[in-house]
Amino acid sequence: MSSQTGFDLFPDRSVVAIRVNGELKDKASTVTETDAVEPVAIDSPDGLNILRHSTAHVLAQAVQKVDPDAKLGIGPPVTDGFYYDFDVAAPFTPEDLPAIEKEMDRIIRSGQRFQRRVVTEDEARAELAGEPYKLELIGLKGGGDEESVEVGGAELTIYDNVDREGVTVWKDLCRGPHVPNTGALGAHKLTRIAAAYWRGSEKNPQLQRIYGTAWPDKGALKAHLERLEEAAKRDHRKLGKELDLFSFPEEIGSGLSVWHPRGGTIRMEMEQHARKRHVEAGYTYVYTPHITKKDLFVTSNHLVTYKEGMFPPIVMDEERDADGNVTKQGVDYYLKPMNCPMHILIYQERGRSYRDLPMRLAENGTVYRNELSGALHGLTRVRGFTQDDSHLFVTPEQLEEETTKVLEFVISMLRDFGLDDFELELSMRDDEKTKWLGSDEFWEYSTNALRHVAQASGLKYIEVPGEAAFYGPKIDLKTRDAIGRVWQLSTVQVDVNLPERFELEFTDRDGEKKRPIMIHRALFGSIERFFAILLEHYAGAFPVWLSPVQVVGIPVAEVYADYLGEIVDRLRSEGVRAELDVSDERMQKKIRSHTLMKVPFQLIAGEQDRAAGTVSFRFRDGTQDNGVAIEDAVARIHEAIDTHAQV
RNA sequence: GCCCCCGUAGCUCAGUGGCUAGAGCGUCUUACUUGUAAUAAGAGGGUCAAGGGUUCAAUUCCCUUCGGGGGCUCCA
Repeated sequence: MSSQTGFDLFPDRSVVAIRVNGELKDKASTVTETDAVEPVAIDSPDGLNILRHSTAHVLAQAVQKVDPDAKLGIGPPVTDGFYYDFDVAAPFTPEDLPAIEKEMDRIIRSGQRFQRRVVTEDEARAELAGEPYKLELIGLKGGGDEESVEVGGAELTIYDNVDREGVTVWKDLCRGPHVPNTGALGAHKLTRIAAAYWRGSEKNPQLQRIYGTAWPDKGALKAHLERLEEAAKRDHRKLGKELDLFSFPEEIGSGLSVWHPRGGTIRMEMEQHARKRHVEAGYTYVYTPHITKKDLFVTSNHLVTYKEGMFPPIVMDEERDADGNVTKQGVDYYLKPMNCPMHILIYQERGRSYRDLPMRLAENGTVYRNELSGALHGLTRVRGFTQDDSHLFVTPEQLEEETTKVLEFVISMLRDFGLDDFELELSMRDDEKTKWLGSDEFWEYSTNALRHVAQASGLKYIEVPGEAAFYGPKIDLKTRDAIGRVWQLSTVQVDVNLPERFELEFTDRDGEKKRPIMIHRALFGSIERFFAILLEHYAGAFPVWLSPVQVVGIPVAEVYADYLGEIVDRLRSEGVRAELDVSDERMQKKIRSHTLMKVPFQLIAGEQDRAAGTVSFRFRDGTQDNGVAIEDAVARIHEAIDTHAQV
């Protein structure tokens, strides 16, 4: 019986590794006739990871060539690319990258083989004596997810980079697999520099991380870079400024937004639509204050579990004597980081019966969270934001049915906003005993309920053990936007903790007092963040119903302003956001400005249209529809608004 | 919060250890009244983020603070 390698079985160079009995291995591995062997192509998900991880090795080798004192951290593949962490005397600067890139190119051209070698722990320690972080990893063998790239296998392995003369020029502790040689690597580009804590903990030293992107060929790399450019073009922070939608005045503070008239109009339209649908679905709106005495968050336990996310307290009514001794105890007030405790107080305001349930409270509640300054990002990560928050109080029997309704409601609402590519993530508890609150029965029951809901939705869904909140399982809904990015939006969480802490009750039909279950539901999550996502999804060209200005009238010359003005006035009286541009500019200039501001309908009229009793459309994409009868034009505009159409 | 980078007119950006800091767009004024992406001329607009230091002299060099960007961490 002869043994073969992956090279014998798959001579095709685009096969960079093999899968043997389900396990990824180097192409040079030997297999027997009884093994199930599959090729791993460079453009498959596994192949791309191998390509990127191998490119990370080349980066590390290049960095150590340029700076022999650089100590290695880890270098795994990530979405679209890879990174490698280094401990270096001075942080990298952007000027360092060209030299590193050049060295990487040289390494790749030199045609090194990636050669796997099994070592004992003692051998590894001896060989890597100069790499303190690698030594630490050896001690952690079989550890966490990221480290597993280095040492996750059953045995310790080192990958040698061997040049054409057979000389080992570099090596790294690594589980592999790798591409056979640097010739198999495609196109790469180093993208940015950052600091990152060793093994992801703030308590550890900070290493310098270099990120890169890598693809099977130049075309794929180019396409990726173009996608990045497209994403940058529709960055909501840029569009927010260009379209005059919102800003973050320094005087107010970072992470605190103000909404300009145009942005405010879009937001108002979003909120109005959502309100209407909530009311139709049996929710009632409540209003609660922005601050509260300390005790509420003591009872809810947020001052223990969420304290570092809260703004420091406002101390009220404290009095002191001349010596500074407190003579009258003050009261601490906190800005609310969550709405739930206040909604619970509304539930508790009187005794509740099973007849009151399910009780669906909704609020656009503005909350304040003391986010780390470095974590802030445009409207997606802020310190003050408004949750479209709902809390549903249900009996255990109602849980599954109500959760189903909630999920259907969420999906249907998101569709109203033009999103239609969803997937679900069911977060469950894991086997770790102490972490989770509530009985086994509760977890089993509620997790099953959510699972049924997820299955019934027909959407793609995955289950992630260990990701649940400590008080119950949850379903998160993710959506894919127009350029393929995935955002987590809605979340539906089952909670027995707060009902317990606040001793919530309802009287059941048998006269017994029982405890309701709470469902926390955020639909948009944060209105600010959802707005940002929509803004990027549409690249600023909102569907007509959301557009701040829906129609702008542009007379060919001043004398036609009256004729067009009548049409614009009529639209306004019918609730359309229509304006007439009577400024001194040329019509061409007006068309340009309003197109840049992404107004969906430009109505143009001159002598021809006035004489015929018609009007001419011009759209954002430059297309036209001339000589449309006024009645038809008006009907067309209304229809686009009513159907939430994109034009 | 931590590491790196950055902050000049409303916006996008030039520029300088020295004299009055510039451009384009936007704004205002005037003239022109035009059929599908920029009419022309003129005017106004700056404590060069703020505070401190070095210097004969600081927007420029240094420090601190504030703000922004890319990451880490965290998360809606």
